[in-house]
Amino acid sequence: MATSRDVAHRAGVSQSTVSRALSGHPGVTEEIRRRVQAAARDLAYVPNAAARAMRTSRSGNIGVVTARLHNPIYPEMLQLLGRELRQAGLRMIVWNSDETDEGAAADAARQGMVDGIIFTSATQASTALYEEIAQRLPVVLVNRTVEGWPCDQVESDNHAGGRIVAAYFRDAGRRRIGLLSGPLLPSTIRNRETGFLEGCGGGPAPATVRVDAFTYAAGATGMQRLLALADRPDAVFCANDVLALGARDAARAAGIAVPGAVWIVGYDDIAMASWTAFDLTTVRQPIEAMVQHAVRLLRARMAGIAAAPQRLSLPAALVVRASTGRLPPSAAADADRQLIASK
Amino acid sequence: MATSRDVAHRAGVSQSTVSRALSGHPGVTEEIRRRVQAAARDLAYVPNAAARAMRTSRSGNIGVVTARLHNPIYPEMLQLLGRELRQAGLRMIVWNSDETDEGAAADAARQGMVDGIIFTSATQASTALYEEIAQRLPVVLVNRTVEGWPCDQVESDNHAGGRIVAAYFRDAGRRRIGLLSGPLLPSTIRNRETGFLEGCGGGPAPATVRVDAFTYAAGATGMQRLLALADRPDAVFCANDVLALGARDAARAAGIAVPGAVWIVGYDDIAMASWTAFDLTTVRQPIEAMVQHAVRLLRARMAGIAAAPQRLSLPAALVVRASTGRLPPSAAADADRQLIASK
DNA sequence: TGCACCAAAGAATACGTATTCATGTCCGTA
DNA sequence: TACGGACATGAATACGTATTCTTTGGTGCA
Repeated sequence: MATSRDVAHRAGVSQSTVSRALSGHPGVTEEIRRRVQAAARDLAYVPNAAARAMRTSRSGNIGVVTARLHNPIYPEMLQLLGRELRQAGLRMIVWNSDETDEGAAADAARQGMVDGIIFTSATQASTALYEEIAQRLPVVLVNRTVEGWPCDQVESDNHAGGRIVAAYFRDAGRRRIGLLSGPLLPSTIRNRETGFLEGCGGGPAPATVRVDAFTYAAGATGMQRLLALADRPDAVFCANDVLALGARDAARAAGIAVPGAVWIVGYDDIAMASWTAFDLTTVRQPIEAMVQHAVRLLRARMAGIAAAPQRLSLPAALVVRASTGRLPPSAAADADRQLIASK
Repeated sequence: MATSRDVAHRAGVSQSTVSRALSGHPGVTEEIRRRVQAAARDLAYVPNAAARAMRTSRSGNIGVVTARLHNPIYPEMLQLLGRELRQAGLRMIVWNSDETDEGAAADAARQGMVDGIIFTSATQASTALYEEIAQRLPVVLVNRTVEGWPCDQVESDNHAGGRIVAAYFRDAGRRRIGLLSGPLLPSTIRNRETGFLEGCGGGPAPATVRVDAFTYAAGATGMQRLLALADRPDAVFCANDVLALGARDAARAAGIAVPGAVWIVGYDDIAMASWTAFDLTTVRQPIEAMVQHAVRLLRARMAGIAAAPQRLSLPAALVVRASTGRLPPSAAADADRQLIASK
């Protein structure tokens, strides 16, 4: 592998001139620049990343801490993040915090291996990790928020999302409401739930079942518990789509028609939600916009902007499908508005 | 951030001694080592990754080129790769080759930003990229193979997997066989297909429908075409699970019972295949073992082992579920054997 | 006692780049 | 013609580590 010195030699100039010429520095004669570029091309020269990183103390790497890759929304986020970062000339290093390797992110931060970190699945539980990292590097949260972490945070409005579902149920005349949710650690879940409960404010309190994982199997189990209630729900809001799919299948398996006897609504609009086998009514988050904002904020911090931490909350939108049967007019109007707002 | 020189100063030794003491070099007095370690701890010293990379020309980063993150098998592979690499003290940099950024991998290779590269979704189509990278770095393929790339390759035996499905159909007395497949570029698909066709050798040639993408929607479309045939199949092998799920739903939607009127078999055993709504018979690949072998081979290359390129083919196993109805005895025995063999 | 040898630690260096500092040239103006 | 200044380029340096080269001090043997 050729070095900038080799290029310099071939072009008949000094190493510093090569550096200047190739980095578009002003004050380099056009003729010299051409000669250097030609020599660089001939030698297939590419600046060494490690040397450049050492000199500039910038690696061009961004760490992304993710989790729950079995929930398709996270791979989707990862893909969008990868694209967005690459367009900004940055590389993506991925850590999965399901494994016991959260420490790997902190290590990389300490070693200067990354210039910034994006969390997609932050919770209060990893506050130690956050503090460890944030004192050295810019940190941005996307998807979830955590109180008490003074960093930029981008989410969608899960609270409003929950309220929209409650309003949809109410307007459709559903009275026996169920809530199927999971652990409350993620802010997304907490906010969806409080928004939903708040939206149900006028009527009777929803029957709530809390399962211990956000999996298909847990969703099925939870639904069985709801269906066993004396006052069986006629509409169930599930805290995310994976739960909702499990819930729907459990209902069908129990001979309870969906949407005939019970409506089911999920959250996230993962690809599967639109599959004809499920055709699940759900709430869609503007993931792409969230990711774009997150990368934008991170880059601003990396550039040294020292503003107060920002918290962005983007609108979510109800997507009505067959798991809630026909669309009552008022709800239809609502959903349309929401869909348009989310564009 | 403290440097090794700071540690040296605090411990009252030279910088070189610090380096030796912390890297477990022999020939350092126990007392000195202790003093250095104490100083390093006090200063929260961590070696700078860029400097170390420059000095050793080793970055500790491995690039992973993936694709089709909408097919859950790839996130799964990614997760396993991340875990395996981390256990080896390596970081994972991810590129998604669906986007137009294959070049990013080559760039990183040229810049010395990674020590090796793993492809999970290689095809003949990216031969230029491969050649670009392979002349500088060790490359390992996992999941797919490509003729003419002289590098280590780890796959599961897709050919045998296809044969197993054909044998299963034959033993169960299925005679009107369908094959629902997609683009032939990936070796996985080609091998599954040829194995399957070979296995069908005795009987009539399967009706084949080829769709243009490995998506749920394409699977549904393809199934509609198969069902419209004069001689409608009573068993369909789909080249992967996502296609199979689409196919199953299209059949149901058309009022064709699964498995009553038509059997459906997929490939990959993604998480969804075992969901009760689908309960799909499929072929399982030993992904975890494949990933472990891939990382092992890559590390051997990185250590400078100069053996001939190795090609590993691990056994796949039929997993029988409800989409093929009751299990005929002989097939049951086969499946059991296969399942045991894959452990 | 003197000398050769070994172990342990310090001093010096190289990795490849970006940047600061030094040098020389050319041009315009007094 | 002389001089100051702008400008283009070369020389030197720093980044932080791992490693090679030197030095020092101690030990064993003759």
